[in-house]
Amino acid sequence: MDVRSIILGFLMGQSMTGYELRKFFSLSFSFFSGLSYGSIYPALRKLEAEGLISMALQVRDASPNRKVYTITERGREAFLSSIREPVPFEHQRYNFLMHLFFFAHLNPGERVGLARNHLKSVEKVRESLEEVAPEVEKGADRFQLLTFRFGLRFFSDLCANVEDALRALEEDAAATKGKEAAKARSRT
Amino acid sequence: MDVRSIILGFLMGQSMTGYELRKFFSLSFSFFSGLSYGSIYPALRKLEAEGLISMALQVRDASPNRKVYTITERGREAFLSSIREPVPFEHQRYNFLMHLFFFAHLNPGERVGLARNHLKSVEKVRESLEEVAPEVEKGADRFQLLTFRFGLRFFSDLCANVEDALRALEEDAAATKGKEAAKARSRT
DNA sequence: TCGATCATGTAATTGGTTACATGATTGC
DNA sequence: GCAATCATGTAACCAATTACATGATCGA
Repeated sequence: MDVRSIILGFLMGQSMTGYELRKFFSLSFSFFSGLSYGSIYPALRKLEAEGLISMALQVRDASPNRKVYTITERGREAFLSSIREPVPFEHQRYNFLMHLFFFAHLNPGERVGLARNHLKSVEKVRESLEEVAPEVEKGADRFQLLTFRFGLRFFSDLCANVEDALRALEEDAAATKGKEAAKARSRT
Repeated sequence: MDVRSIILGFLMGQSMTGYELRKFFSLSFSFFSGLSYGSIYPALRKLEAEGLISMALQVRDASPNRKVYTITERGREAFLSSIREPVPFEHQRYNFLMHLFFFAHLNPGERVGLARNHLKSVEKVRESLEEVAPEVEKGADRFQLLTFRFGLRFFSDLCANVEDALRALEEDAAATKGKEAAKARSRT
């Protein structure tokens, strides 16, 4: 699902400006990446040129002008046909796994450090997700709730997975240390 | 971690051709996307130009010539410093969740259909992962094993998550049907 | 007065993918 | 004889991000 369909999806519910779209998106989809203006504004222009959305300029003398976009009938059709498309799983790179794959080239301390660090960053995402939960759930329908809970569980699972990997690396490091200590003792 | 570091990582273990790199990658990282020649070959040229790898042309009269790449000392240093970089979690879009978010616009049957379909495609990935397990684990070191098991668990968790979402959608659909049946009865 | 928020946009860059182009060898 | 595998590469395209550019208003 690309920016275009996401924009159409939000406009199915209500008319909005590009600025508002971005806010909505960052909140609702805070467990994936946000959308930047650099992709939203060009997409809005294109969608308008294609007649899938229409624009109404709101001139205001106090605040900056706004361009309020509304989905058209053709836009609704386009959105519905895009959301009905099958959703194959698209695997994407997970950076930490790439690193882990090559961990043989690091020493035990470095491995544990990187894994711990990564765990923290995953936990941070989960926590921030839990933080915004009340606000997200306020305006959410049944399926948006389902989506959000899916996201929460996804991150809980991921944390547990990283934790276990970290534990394995820690045991490894402890064993190495133990061996070194034994070696040191045998030298005396 | 981009193509460059991945290539360097593989060449840390042994010298290889671009063709072999791709095979190695698709096998080892079959749970993320593969790498295409369109990204490997240009990367190899660039790495060579930068002196991080060196090339030896293997002329063979029977089979096509091969360009065997070997990592240089500078390449080893570059790889080590790249793998030591902290690995923040980068959230990426998960298409099915985007769809689920907008499921209110579909009817119950369509929702269940899409979810079921998606579950199948995730299960297929998990199964194919389990299939290649013996081959992957054969040549794998401790950390590559850890990586692989991480991947397996990631997909098991994901399947369970999708299954639960599907179950919720199915109950929903059943309830809707029930209501409609009741309505139909009340009309007679 | 200073930072946050509102509001819109462009240009350069990134990091790839897909399709195209070529051609020999090996096994069934 | 035909498909799969070995082997290398380019060109066009894609979908986004980052950084830049601008400027007003509002609250502490």
